[in-house]
Amino acid sequence: MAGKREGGAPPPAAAGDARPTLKTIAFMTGLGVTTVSRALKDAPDIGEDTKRRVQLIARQVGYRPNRAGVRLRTGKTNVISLVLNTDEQLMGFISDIISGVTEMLAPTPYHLVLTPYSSRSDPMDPVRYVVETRSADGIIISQTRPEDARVRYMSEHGFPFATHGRTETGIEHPWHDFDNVVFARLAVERLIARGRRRLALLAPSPALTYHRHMTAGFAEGVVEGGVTDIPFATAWVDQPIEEIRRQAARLLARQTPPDGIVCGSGSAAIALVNAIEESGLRLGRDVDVVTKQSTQLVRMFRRELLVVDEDFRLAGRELARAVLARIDGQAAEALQTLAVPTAVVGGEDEGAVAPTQARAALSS
Amino acid sequence: MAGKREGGAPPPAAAGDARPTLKTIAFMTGLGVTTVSRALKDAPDIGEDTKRRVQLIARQVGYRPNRAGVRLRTGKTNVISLVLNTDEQLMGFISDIISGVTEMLAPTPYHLVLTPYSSRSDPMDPVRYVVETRSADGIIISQTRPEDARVRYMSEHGFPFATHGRTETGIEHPWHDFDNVVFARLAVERLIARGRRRLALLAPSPALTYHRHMTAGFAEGVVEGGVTDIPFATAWVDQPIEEIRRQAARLLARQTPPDGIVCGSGSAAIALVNAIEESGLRLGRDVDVVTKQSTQLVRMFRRELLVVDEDFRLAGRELARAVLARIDGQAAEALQTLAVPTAVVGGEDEGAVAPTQARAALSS
DNA sequence: AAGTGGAACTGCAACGTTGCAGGTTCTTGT
DNA sequence: ACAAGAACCTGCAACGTTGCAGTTCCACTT
Repeated sequence: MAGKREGGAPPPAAAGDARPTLKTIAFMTGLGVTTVSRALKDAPDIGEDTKRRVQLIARQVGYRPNRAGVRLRTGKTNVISLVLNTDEQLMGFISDIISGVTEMLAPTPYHLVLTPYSSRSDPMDPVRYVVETRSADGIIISQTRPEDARVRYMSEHGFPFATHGRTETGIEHPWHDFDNVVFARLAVERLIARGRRRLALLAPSPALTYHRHMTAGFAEGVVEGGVTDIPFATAWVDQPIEEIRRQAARLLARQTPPDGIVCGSGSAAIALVNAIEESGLRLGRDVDVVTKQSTQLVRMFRRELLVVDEDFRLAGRELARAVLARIDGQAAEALQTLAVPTAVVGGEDEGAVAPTQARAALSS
Repeated sequence: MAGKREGGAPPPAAAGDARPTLKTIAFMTGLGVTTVSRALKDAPDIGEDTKRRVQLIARQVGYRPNRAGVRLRTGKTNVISLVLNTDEQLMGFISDIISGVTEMLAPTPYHLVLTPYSSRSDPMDPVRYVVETRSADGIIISQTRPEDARVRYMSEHGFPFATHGRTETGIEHPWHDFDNVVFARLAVERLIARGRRRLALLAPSPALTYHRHMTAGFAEGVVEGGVTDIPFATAWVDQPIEEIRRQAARLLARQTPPDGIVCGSGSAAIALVNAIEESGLRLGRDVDVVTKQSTQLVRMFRRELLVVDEDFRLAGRELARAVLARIDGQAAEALQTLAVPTAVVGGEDEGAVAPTQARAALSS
């Protein structure tokens, strides 16, 4: 078994600083390059002690497979691409997702590549680029639309991906989403419980899937509670903060302004409150606002704000988990998770425990 | 004169969906692979019309060099690694830097890879990993320390990098920094102009280089203005927000509390204001706070806050520009930029124009 | 003694690219 | 007419890895 053998090749470079390759280990062990390769991946046709010997030496010399070599040979990139719009920054939003994703990727050989696009260009471009050049093994996208062309494209090309937000394409794909129907219902119920009767909703852009969820939940709550829906369809949470402030000011100057507002994002809520106070109204007395928050800072802004926590870090983790599983060949249907909010924090039950989110698996 | 020549190789794969390589173009043009390669990089020993012909076809078929091939052959990765600490998120901080970096990289062939580390592990690990495995052409790091081991390491290994923040290693390296000396001086001057006489500073952790800058600027201002320095060395802006609030509450409960505070970060300022208001004091009447802000949201939080804008997006752009130039072989000394704040916004000159930052080149 | 079968190991080729060291024409000078 | 040189183009080899198709050797069967 494995007698020492002087290979024909000369010692691969001096002991220098060149990092070890399979060839180096092959030379050190007196084995062939192929054997070393197979021994390192624990192939069944390599002797047990040979494997141990090779693995020991590999560890000793700090061998790490050359990514370019693997990639060229196998096509496997060990890269996840996070595609995101970099010109609108929804506060800590992006960084939390990134944290979650990297946390999940840390113990794997995967790297995270950021693939940005600007609103001025086609959101499809970065996706097409990654798929065409096969520069990643999987993609994560956000800001999904009901008929999302990117989802269709990746799906048709059999490219693994996960989305932050659902679609209505009819395509089964991995996603993670926050339950905005429940959020809006909880928010409306809480406002009603606090005696509010004229409610408005500051929703996301109608182009995005979750616009529908939030407006549906809001509408349900309003109907069941028998209160008035004050239309506020001129502003969306993804608009510039100044614009939101202007629109909110106009809303509050109407003859019948709302006395309760449901708001889809923390930063929008800050603009909202600014407008409220400039209109001479007082938050918590004249108007209540329920908003989503992804950081405790929103609540620090005004103690009177009623908040529902959305955990983007969790989203990042779930999305990473989903793409990896998808790359691994798991069924898309099993990779869909929904974060369901359970309570509104602030207001009367101030003493109550701050609840966080539950995680539920759905089969769409 | 490029006569048509039927090469020995068979048509490389069917017309299928395989993406074109040099071989594909070589077959189409009837040229050799080497010629095509050289023609695409505009080498001098290739005929003008051949070059045009090759480039035309390459564009037609949407040729893109295979990154793994190039990387394996040349060692060039076309990757910039952004090394960051992912468990403390200073608001939009990170995402703004990322936006700036990606903006700068967009027109280049470079990809951005995020290389995270947690506070629990050695900050040196990710840097060592990237350098050892040569998985990027350049590195960007932040949170520099006076004697930064990472800077020393990369410098010794001749690895291109740029840092967000300076060091006191004596090593000439590319950096971008915000002038915290000037910031603190401006802040103190403004507080004095508003009649404040007992000033405190909420600075960054003493481990970081810019702690020295900020405390130095603060001290200068205090001495020149002949006012009192109220020591507040128990809290740093990079502590958890709740901890800052606690420490600030204690500060304000002292026999001689400050009537003016200079704060090194927007989110810390929010905690500060919370503590101020809970102590029964009023911002702008009993105490003034000057803080850095990287997003307009801080100012929306309390109109009474006095702010100095710090543009992290600019920082991202500068850092990217610096690493790229460094990779390109430019001297480190020429790649050092300082963003100097020019004014404090808010308070009496409310009507004045909000100034942004100037960019100055320094030779350390 | 010849044949079979399995365990353990091997070299070759290829992924796409580029540096290198030639080639092959054609033009120019003598 | 012929050497020298310019202008263009080319194979080959190698970067590090792995799939494939062997090869070697030994134990065991017939």
